[in-house]
Amino acid sequence: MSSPQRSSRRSERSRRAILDAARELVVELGYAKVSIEAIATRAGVGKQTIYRWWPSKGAVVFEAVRALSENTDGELALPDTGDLEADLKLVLRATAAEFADPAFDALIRGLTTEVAHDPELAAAYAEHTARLEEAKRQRLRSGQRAGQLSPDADLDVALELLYAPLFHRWLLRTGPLTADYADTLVEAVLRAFPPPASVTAS
Amino acid sequence: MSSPQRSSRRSERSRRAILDAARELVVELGYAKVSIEAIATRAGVGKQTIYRWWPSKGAVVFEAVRALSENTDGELALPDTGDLEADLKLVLRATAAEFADPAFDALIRGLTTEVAHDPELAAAYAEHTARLEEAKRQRLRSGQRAGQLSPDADLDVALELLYAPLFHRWLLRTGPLTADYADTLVEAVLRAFPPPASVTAS
Amino acid sequence: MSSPQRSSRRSERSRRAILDAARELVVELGYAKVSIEAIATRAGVGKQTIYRWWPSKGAVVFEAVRALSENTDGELALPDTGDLEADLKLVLRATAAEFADPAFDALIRGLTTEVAHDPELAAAYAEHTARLEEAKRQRLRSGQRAGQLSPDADLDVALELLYAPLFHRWLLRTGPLTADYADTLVEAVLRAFPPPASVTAS
Amino acid sequence: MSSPQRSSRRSERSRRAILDAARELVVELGYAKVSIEAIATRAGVGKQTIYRWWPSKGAVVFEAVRALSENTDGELALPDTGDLEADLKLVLRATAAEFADPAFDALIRGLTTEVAHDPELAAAYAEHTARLEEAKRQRLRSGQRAGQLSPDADLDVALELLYAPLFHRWLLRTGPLTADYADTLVEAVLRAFPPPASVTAS
DNA sequence: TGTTAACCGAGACGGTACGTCACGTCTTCGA
DNA sequence: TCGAAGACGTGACGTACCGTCTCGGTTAACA
Repeated sequence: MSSPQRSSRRSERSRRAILDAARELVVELGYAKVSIEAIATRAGVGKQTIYRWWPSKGAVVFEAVRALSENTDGELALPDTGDLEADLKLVLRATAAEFADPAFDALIRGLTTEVAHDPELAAAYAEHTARLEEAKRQRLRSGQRAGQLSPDADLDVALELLYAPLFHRWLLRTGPLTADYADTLVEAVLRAFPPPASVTAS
Repeated sequence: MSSPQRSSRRSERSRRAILDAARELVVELGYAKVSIEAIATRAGVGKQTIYRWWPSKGAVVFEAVRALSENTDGELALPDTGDLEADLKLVLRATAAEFADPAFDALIRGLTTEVAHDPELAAAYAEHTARLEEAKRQRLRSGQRAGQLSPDADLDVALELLYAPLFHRWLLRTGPLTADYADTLVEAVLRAFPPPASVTAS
Repeated sequence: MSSPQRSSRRSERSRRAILDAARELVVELGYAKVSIEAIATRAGVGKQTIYRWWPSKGAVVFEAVRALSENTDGELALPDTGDLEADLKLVLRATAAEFADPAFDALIRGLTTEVAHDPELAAAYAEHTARLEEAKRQRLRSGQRAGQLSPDADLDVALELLYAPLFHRWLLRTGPLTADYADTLVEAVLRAFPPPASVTAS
Repeated sequence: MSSPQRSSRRSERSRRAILDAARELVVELGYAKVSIEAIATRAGVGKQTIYRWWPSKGAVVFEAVRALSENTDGELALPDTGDLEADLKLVLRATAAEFADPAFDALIRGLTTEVAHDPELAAAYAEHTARLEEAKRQRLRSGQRAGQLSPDADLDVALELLYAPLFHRWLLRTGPLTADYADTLVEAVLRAFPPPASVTAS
């Protein structure tokens, strides 16, 4: 509806070539070894065409990553089978699997460290992940309504407890990202925010 | 007795000057804008003297950071007042405060992102943090013995659940690092690994 | 019409600044102590701009020297008063005087030793001196026609006999480069290639 | 009688190793690419041992070259068969042949350009060649006495006329150094300084 | 014959310059 | 008239050597 507006003059062909080249090069060489010049050369584009539309290498790679996830765009609802524990395990296992994919790793690792240093890029990144975060919160709220999670739970904290350990292990490579580990995290967090003892349980 | 061995020929004066210069420059300019040349110039040292002893900028900054913490060397035991919750809150609040210190932030942020990209540096970093990790585990074990933590708790996972959310908020600046937040994390993790119901609690 | 063609993109301003800086620095410091970096700095130019267009310091200095002599470009005819001996003495005395000029000495000495080591540069140098060599041969030929030089004389050898001793004295500083010395050489070479005894001389 | 005196402490073994290494490296790599460090390494010697005894790379190579010619030491008399022209041709042909030897070329070319830039080295070089020069002058004097050369000839100029063209061709590679060329030079110089018409020649 | 000082190898040191790479800006030219 | 092509000034890279300066370990003169 709105986003592909951009400038009327802008060459869509060049834009795609740049994003593709950026993504490929990051996967091939790792984020740090990719230069704007290399992206321009690979894309068959002048350097100025990159500088005209993006402020930094991080911004290009960020958009390249976002372009990937825009295919799976509309449907951001997480699975809701009624079993919160099962659903969360599914999601967290999927996240762990994503981190294990070398191509995804190269892209997202470079982007993450860039985000850690560049507040402006961090803002764009936050905006990008906001919808996904909200979807996760929704699933937790649904679990609260179903009596599977404490109604007092701070959902942001709960999400951080689920995601941050995975992220930490991945970023610093301090441990394996197995399905078991994902399950362990989900179980621990659910224990941390237990629903009130049910009256009907007698 | 052992660690200050190094090479007999090495100039301790130059080594200190380099580490000091590196630390100062990272705090002043931020990790990314510090160059080996600038470190060498500030330290009054030839570039080769840096390249001779360190493989990368990351390694220099890493050692500069380590040199800082080597003052508080021997005593790595965490507080153990008998109250696990209070002790953990103390430690986690201190960690949060550390992250809030701009000088520490600049140093450790650059180092962290470097560690994320350089497995060799990661290994050195892991070795450096191993003792602290073990001290934390010891405190949890002590809590288990005191009946304040589940004897079945996976202590590594417990530690990750305590530390990783703090780390994640700090690195990506996704939320404030308050004492309250530290307390919240401690409470959640203790709930996640509750001791068995005591018979004497009647 | 042709020579200032070069690349359409090339900055003439930078080119001139580089050649001027090179010439000045060689005269000030001597060829050996001049560095590409110093030329670039003096010229207010990036090092890459030098490396882009010249393969070596020698090539830069060579072009700087050539640029000097391109002012006195078109007229390469040597004096031809009809008196070969007088004309040659004039030329050789001028050459000796040139060698005695400190600025010329510094430039040409460095260039000469570079030419001695770099065959590629030597080729460029040979091409540059070819026209002057030909002009000298022409003057000798004119002398032969005038009956002032043996018609059988190998003109290249004659030129070498005139020029090489001067060059040798200059390069290795084995003797003074006086006008008398120039005259002595001319007289000796003319004796070495005497015209046939004139029939009209009786 | 005197030269192997040196310092009592000096290691003759190191001295020889350094001169040999220097000579080998110049032949292998060319003068310009040889460094003091490489000589020290090849010789299995500390850098300081070189700097202790020689002021410059040029001085080392100079002594290496001199050490070569010290084998053929005592006998510096040139051939004197009574036929000046034949004797000079022999000598000049030998000189041309020497220049054509690649090992000699590499050594002497580097040394020559160094001499051209370093007056102190030039003095040492001049001293070294003085005896040979004198021997050449002696042969010319002998030729004068034998009525094969003008008694008024300036012998230094005559020698320069013989040697300089060869040297010039060799240094700048402007022509072939053939036996014919050597002969041509000798003949020309003898024509330039003819003996007085003999009264007995009628 | 034992002492001791110069010389030795080794190589770290503060430096300078190398030649290359990439930065981000600016200019030219062809489609 | 836009964009590819790429030259420009800048600055950092990591390497090679410079000439100086310790280090211990021989080693040879002399006490």
